[in-house]
Amino acid sequence: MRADIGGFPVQGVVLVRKTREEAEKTRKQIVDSARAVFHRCGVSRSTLEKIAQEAGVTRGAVYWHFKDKSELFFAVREDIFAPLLERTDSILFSEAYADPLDAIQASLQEFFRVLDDCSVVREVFEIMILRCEYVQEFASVQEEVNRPAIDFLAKIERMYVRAAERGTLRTGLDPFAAARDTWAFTSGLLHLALECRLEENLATDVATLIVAHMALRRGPL
Amino acid sequence: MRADIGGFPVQGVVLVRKTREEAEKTRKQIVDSARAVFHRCGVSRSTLEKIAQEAGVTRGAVYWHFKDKSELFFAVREDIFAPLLERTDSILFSEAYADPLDAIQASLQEFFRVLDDCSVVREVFEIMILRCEYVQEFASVQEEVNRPAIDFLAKIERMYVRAAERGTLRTGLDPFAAARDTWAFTSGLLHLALECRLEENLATDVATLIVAHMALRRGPL
DNA sequence: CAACAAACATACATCCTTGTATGTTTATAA
DNA sequence: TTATAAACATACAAGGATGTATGTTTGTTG
Repeated sequence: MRADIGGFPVQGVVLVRKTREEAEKTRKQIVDSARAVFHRCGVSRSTLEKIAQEAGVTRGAVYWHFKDKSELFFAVREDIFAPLLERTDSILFSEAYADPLDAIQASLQEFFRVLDDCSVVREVFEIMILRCEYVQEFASVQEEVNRPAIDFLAKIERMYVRAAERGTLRTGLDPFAAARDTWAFTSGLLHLALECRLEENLATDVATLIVAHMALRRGPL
Repeated sequence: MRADIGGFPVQGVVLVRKTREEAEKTRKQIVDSARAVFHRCGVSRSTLEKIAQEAGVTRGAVYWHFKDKSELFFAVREDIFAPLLERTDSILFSEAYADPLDAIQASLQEFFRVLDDCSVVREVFEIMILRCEYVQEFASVQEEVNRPAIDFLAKIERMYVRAAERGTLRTGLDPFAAARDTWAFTSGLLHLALECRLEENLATDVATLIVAHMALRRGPL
């Protein structure tokens, strides 16, 4: 039996035991396909058969790399979340900004810029917010999914406290109250941007919305 | 064949052709059961069999009252949404408040108070936000689901404009920018309240969060 | 009082989906 | 060079879920 025809691997032929890097490539292919199928069909209607087919493999390959669908889901999420979080955090805690409020603003703008520019990032957020049901085995996944949101509150609280210390926060403003307000604002902006599909309307305005939001709490006045 | 035993209706016996009000009662029973099962299992894993069983009827009854699952979903939503929207709108547009900002604040607080007090309301929101995948036949449902959010923006824009006219809005604040900020804030608050399950922590603080949010845009200063 | 239709229950056929068990190559270590 | 196990493909069993078709009562209308 030939393992490939014209250089293209085909199914229906057993050709296995690839090198480790080949296996890694297959794994990544499965994760990418899972993202596409999750986004197109929703998580629950995404069968492992569809995902395997889109990846050009069989369910056997999927079951080899992942225990079940929820583990695949987690991999899809990590693949995108980890680098994004690292990026926004590095801005938020950058020493380049004299005013902590500038760091918050830049970090938020970068987040929504990536969300707007990078389709795979947007796909993952749409999957997690609009195309996944958090029950049963996914109930535990939800906690992981929400952890960044919880952490985000703690982070901007620290920044707002710092801003208060440096006197750039409007006088009379409680930094913790300000942090919670920004927290809700950011979450809402994310959800509305995904849910309402405001095309160019909101997309271009998000930056100015963020500027306006931050301007309200800049001091000392 | 007896239609009931000891006053309790039983299955396995055909007893049908009830009066119209009896039929309405079973319909409502099905909607209530659907809400419970949707909330427990998620929409996609909620089979019509489970829903029928919980309602004490068979799938035949469900198919008689509703075309399919998505129509049932819509009924569950309307059952709760309509009265809630009417309630918050009546506060928002009430003549009792001299300051439009007070009306906005009261309306928001009432919304979150109901969300906190009324478990069925909370269940419906949790179903729609955390336990439903908006794809395929539910993609069209999503538009209906998001319409209140869109409408809400238009409503508070009007109120903020009114506040600007009456001079209760902080000078220099664009009413439309303020409206969008409050819009995102509200959406985020709703999502975070449901997602992060902040128990007593956030629940009691929501009211103060709203007050703090509105205080930032009260003028004239 | 007879016919009709509302309001369901039952039964049937079909199609997926998942999990696991079992092949089958081939890189790699001994 | 041979044995082992990685990296898959194939096959099998079983359990649902949906939609529809068809029964079966009984309130209601003429």
